[in-house]
Amino acid sequence: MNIYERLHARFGPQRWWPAQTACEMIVGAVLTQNTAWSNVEKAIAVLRAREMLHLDALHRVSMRDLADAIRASGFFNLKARRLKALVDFIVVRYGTLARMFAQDAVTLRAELLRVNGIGPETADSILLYAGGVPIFVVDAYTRRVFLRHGLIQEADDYHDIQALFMAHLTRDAVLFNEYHALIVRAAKYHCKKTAPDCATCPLGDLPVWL
DNA sequence: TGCCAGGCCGGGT
DNA sequence: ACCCGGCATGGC
Repeated sequence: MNIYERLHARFGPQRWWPAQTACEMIVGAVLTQNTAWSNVEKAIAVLRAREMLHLDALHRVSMRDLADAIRASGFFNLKARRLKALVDFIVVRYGTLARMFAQDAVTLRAELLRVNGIGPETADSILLYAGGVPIFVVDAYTRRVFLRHGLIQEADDYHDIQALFMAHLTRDAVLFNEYHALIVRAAKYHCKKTAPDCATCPLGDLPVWL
């Protein structure tokens, strides 16, 4: 059994991203930057209650009202600007999310990375979880877990790690989706809370690739 | 009570 | 090319 199969056997399908719409997913991707998901949920609940969970609403709302709505997610002034920058880009360049995702993925990724506040993880999360593009998302958990298991090096950057996964896995958006979600699931709730000493590591003692 | 959370940017060496 | 401070709330 490879790592993915072990994680899947242990934790089952995760069904990420936890969002009802593509717009909500994109909002979550920005708000969760270096932030606990529980705080992001509160901010999204406020946005929903204020009927701001739509591209056009987010496009029109003032920076101050947006910052006020997302207060609970932390860094709210910064994130209001970043969210605005992203929404403005989408509305101006493509009009709708469906039209945006019709764009070639390589081109779109480069465009997203040019938006202020959108880095590799946020861009890839949007591509994979909102767009269904088969690209592997790397985050702090992925890095920590695979470093600990000796599968990557300290010096490896985001794209090194991403390239490693993508070189060993089938290019499948459903697989990448589940795999990333399982890594987060295992790191957050198993390694950290249930078994902080890693006594019953879900990856097993001898990790096997693919 | 302090530490941390699903990053990213900008300014300094 | 690195390195680092800043950004801020809520949960444990």
